Amino acid sequence: MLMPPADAYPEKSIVTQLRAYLAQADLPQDGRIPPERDLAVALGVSRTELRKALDVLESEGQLWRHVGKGTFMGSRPLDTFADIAALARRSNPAEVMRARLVIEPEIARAAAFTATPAAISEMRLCLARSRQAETWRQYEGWDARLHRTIAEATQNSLLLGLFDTLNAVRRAVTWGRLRTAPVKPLPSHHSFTEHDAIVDAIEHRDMTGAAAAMRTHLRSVERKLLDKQDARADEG
Amino acid sequence: MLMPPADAYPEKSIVTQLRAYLAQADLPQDGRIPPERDLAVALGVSRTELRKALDVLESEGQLWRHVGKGTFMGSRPLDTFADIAALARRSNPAEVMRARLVIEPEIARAAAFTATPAAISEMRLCLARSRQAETWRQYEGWDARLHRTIAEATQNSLLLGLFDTLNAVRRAVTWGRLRTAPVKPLPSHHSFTEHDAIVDAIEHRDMTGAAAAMRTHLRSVERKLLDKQDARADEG
DNA sequence: TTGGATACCAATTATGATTTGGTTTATATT
DNA sequence: AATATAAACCAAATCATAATTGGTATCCAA
Repeated sequence: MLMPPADAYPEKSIVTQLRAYLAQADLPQDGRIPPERDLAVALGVSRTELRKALDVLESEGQLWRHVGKGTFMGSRPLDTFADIAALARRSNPAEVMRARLVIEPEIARAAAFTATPAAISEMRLCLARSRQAETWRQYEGWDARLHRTIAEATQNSLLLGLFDTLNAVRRAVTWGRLRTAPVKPLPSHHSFTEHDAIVDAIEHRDMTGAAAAMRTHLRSVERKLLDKQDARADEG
Repeated sequence: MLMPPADAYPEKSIVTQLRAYLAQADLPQDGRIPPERDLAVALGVSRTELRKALDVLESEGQLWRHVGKGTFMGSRPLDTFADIAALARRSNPAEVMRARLVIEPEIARAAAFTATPAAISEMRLCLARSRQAETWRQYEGWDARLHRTIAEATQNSLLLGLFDTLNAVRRAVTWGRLRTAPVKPLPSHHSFTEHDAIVDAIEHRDMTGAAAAMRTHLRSVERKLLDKQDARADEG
């Protein structure tokens, strides 16, 4: 059997050339390779031929391309694992509660270290407003804002994002409980003093105390949640 | 008792005037009200006075403001950005490291309570494989799997989801690292013994010890990260 | 028929000007 | 002296526009 002439598989040689280039060139962190137009010039081939070679490498799964973005080595990044709906479907109220107990005390601890006076003022505002709430709906609004203000006080956008994700799942999870509680929070509502303790600790830069107070609060919420007598799905 | 003159409490009258305007004007769907500069002209007051009135309404929780966005009626919507890419764009390596220090020790603590023998076996496997790694890429693979196995061991799908989100952001964030480290992890690599300590504590159901060991490990990784001599951004 | 250059398209990114809430400063005004 | 006003400035966010980039179609030449 005769060997084919050297240029019988021109695309093959270009693929080889391209592989050599990609192995030699040090790519940026995201694995992006030069745009097709530039790369064609650099390799001394037409864009059409280069694209054929890129097609081969893409079919091999060695790179991925997207209009407007560019061409990248490696495998295409999986899109948004943080699908709230999917998470909520797999999860349940007990898990949410346990996750809160894992995450939020540590967020409170971090907040005690980084909280600004302005953030603490906002926390105080939330405390006052939640006490004045005329309906559970209003109360829950100020309660949610308090907890988020604490997360913001960490000054860490990633922690805040994780907190928001946790919160979104919490809202999405079906609690299967009815809102049969009294029409408005009573002054004796356990959360009031517990919230106060959390903010006090943060204000005094007491990291351990803040974490402990938050844990106590969430445990209290958890108890109410599991208590069949008080079927209200309290949000803490 | 005499009535005070009409302008004795100018801020009060402006608040009233503002309330009337907001009640009368039909606001757009998002509840946005005109910019302060325009509204001041429309109401015939100075911007300073208008802002005082807006402060009152804001403290009442009837509106919220944000620089660059505008002023809106109602309560501030909590922007849940579960989008990995968006999170990564706003974050940075330091934030990621701090977030890991907040989250992962508590995950290790929870895992010490819930881990099954099978999960612990898998952790041991990861330890062994990571020691046998011939390249940093291989090592990182087993390292990542170890940390995820610990998160799985909590048997909490929500915690696992949050861990995955954190991990995705970590990978997406630009580290700007230099791969100047040796071609493969040395036997003396600090992570080996630290990983061992974590798994040992989990196996002995030592919750406090697991959290402490994880914290020690991540602090060590953090140190390496900030060390200019060893610019390799170790992944733990 | 094949390959190459060109132009065009839609998705994306980059850029610069503009808007907006927040703050400071100088100047009247009382 | 105290207060209000106007103006300027700042940083965050938005908007509008241009420039990139992978994908596709067209025309021309070999």
